[in-house]
Amino acid sequence: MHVAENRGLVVERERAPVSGVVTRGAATMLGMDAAAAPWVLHVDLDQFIAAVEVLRRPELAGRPVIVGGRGDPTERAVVATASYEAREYGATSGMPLRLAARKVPGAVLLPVDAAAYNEASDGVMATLRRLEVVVEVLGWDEAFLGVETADPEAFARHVQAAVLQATDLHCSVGIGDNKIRAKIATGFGKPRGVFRLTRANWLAVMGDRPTIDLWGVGSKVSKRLAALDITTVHELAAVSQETLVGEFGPRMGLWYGQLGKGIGSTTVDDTPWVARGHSRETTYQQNLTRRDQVLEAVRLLAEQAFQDTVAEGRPVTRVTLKVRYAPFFTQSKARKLPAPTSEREAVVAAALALVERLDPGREIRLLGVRAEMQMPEDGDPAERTPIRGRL
DNA sequence: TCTGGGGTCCTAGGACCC
DNA sequence: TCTGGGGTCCTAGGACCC
Repeated sequence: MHVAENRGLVVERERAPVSGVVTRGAATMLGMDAAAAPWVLHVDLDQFIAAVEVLRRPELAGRPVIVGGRGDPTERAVVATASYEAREYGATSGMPLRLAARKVPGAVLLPVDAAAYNEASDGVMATLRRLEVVVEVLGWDEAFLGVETADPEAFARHVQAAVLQATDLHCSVGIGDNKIRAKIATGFGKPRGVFRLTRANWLAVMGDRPTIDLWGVGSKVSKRLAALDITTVHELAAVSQETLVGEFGPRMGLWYGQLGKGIGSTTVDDTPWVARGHSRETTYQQNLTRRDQVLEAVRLLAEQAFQDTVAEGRPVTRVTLKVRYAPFFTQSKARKLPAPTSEREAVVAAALALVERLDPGREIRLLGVRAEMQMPEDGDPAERTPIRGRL
């Protein structure tokens, strides 16, 4: 596989070589001496969404701020971010807004304002790029940096100061010898701190922790691991590859084994990200019960999803209809289009056709339509785009 | 307590072909 | 009549992340 030249920075190859990576050294900001070595830094803004809200309403500083949905705790919605003050009372991301509002006395509830966070995020990422390091954006409030320095802690402090000066936002920085360790290190640095996690201290820091603390291990996988008598990171690191492959398959089994040892990619790649698709989904405040309601809702979502693909200028190849029945049971139905199309009506028709596969007897609380687009590499393997997400 | 919205990637199994 | 083994494509669904 070919990755665009002059795009990545390989820090170290601990065991398995990273597949087909072309590298260059990143510009060095600090510690520019003979001992300079490559590092991965993970930058994560502290309580990003709440912090952005407080910036434009300084009177909210120090108050328990909860951002989610339309800011109305009587609606079906969840918490996007709770400020540290609100977290003291037990409010966390992903919690139903209604519950969070009940837990936190005097909570300030605010609606999600995506445009504001996008703008703040752009400011942060622009600041990071001005440091002349390789910047791989992970989301609104996160990025990996590839940097060569003799003193990664000093560089991390330098990053924090630059971001604070340019945006008034605080961040934490994880330092690692690969992405996995840098990412997990950040959690130990929060808030406003710096933490280093490498092969040298991996097991000392993570060994006794539960596997769910690993990035990429969630509740289901941690339970399946527990059924194999694997509960800690140390135990995961020690278990045989065959055991994991037998349980999780050739790719995931290998992946979880490496994760236990803290082994991961060392390539920071700033190639612009190419979306695979776009989806629109809505949770209805009242469940849908009638077929005409469902058809109208799917049409609207399909048109929105299609519109999102138009901006990319790539034809739609596949349409997926997602449905959440009450009570809380999710299904998806997919259909590959006979040929890639940029016709709005073809995409809408494909989505509407999938409605026929739904269970007509059940109430629907959520519908979503996803439109997948033709990838550049579909025509030319040499133009293959690096995949974002897995480390 | 009662669970949003936007994504990505992986696996199992069926259909079909040779 | 009943049947192998391998490959590819497709759909459904699972799992995870921010």
